[in-house]
Amino acid sequence: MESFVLPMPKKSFPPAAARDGYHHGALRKALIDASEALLAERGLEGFSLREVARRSGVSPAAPAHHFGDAAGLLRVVATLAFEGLTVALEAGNARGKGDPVARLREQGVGYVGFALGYPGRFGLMFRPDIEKDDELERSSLAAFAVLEWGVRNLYGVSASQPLTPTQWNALLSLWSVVHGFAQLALAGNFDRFELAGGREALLRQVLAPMLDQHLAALKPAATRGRSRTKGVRA
Amino acid sequence: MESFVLPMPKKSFPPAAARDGYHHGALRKALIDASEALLAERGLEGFSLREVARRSGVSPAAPAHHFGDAAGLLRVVATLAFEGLTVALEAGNARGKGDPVARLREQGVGYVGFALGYPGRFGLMFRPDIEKDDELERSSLAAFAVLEWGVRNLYGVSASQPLTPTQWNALLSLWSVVHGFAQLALAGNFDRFELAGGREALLRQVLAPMLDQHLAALKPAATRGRSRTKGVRA
DNA sequence: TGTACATCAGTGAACGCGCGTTCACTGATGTAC
DNA sequence: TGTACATCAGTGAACGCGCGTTCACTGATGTAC
Repeated sequence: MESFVLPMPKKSFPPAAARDGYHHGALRKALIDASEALLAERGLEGFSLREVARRSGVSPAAPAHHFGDAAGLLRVVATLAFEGLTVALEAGNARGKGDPVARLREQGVGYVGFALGYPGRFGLMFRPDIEKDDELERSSLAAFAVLEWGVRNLYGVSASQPLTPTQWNALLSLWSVVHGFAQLALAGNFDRFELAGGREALLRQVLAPMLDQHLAALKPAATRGRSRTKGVRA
Repeated sequence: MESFVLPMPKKSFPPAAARDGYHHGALRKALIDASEALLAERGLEGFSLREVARRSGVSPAAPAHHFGDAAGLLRVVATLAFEGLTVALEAGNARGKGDPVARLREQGVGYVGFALGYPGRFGLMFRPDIEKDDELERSSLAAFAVLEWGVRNLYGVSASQPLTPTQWNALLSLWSVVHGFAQLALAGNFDRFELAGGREALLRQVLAPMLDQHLAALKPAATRGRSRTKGVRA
């Protein structure tokens, strides 16, 4: 499909990606990226559609063609954010190899790492005032499902069995602890630690040991006394 | 100081509290209350000084006499919020009587109860973008100190001794778990539980058992094997 | 006890600003024949 | 391969709005003598 040697195209030769009289080429993506950057810088109350358009080099009316209105754009950003969180959780799960505790610890590291790495996205995801459409609902449930799978795996509970109250508690407290840690870290409450390694050190020197300590408590009989049942699924 | 029987004041007799040609009487408090209500309803990005003035029945320029500008008002609200949180934590601590674990559990219940009871205040307290003055700094440290005292009490560590890494982890994870629980609850992520008792049930049927489970893990040698040392500080 | 005066706590009109959204439009791209 | 036309993705000017803050002002309250 690519002309490879002789005849140069007669007219302009800006590579398709960089052209700009064109239409824009990738305005949709540019608007999403600009939204995330703006949210990260100023939070939701500093967000404005006009500023997003400005940063994308486009007139204030342009975003309407892609997202309808401001709420539509934010809904798409939130949906992509949950998809990103799901990827981060699954990567953590894989990092933990076969060990159910390590899997959950790494999911937690993935959760907080996502929050610190994409504060703009993360700040948007858990807003009560953003009204969900089907896609957003689905993507948020998908992220939660990864966590739930990890807890089922820890206790050897198959997907068809209900969780016991104790197991529910474990799921909730794990979710709460990583969510709270992320929020507190983003709010600057851990700045006093002044860790040399920055973000990575916060995850590995503070969060990971804390989660290990937390998780050690949650697997009471699962790995201590009797041998564990085989992991659910796979 | 109060005239107690005979002579009625000659002119108008609205009781001082309800007068309104007066000056207003308690505008400062009215503005703070209105701010909290507005924050609870619409969050920080829905907050406006004019709306606060409107709800207080006063012209848009009036708040400037008491707080300088909008940031000044919010700073005062945040300071009061931390003072309220401190009271809630201390009340929890007292509810736990002599038992260090119960004290921390009740502190946690107090923390989340405060957040759910005053979402306007709570949402404001952990904003990175609010610049602190001395009073705000002091009030936030005071709240944290109550939590820290509870953890020291759990491990029998006096105020002059440093905490070990494990003890630090316990403090951090406790703070994270209650903070995250509160945030998730406020964001509506626990709505699916549809508890009959509402807020109280969420605290007592979900949060409290979860914290007990969590705390049981954090006091490894402290209460299980050897007898605990006497609590630090009375 | 009166009086003069300073200060305090409010009014209300006005400012300039950035916002979301609308509107008629235009030029580039894609498609049917 | 050309041509006619529809559609798509943008422009830029304009709208009405609510905002924070300023300004000169006013009337009530507190204080000195």
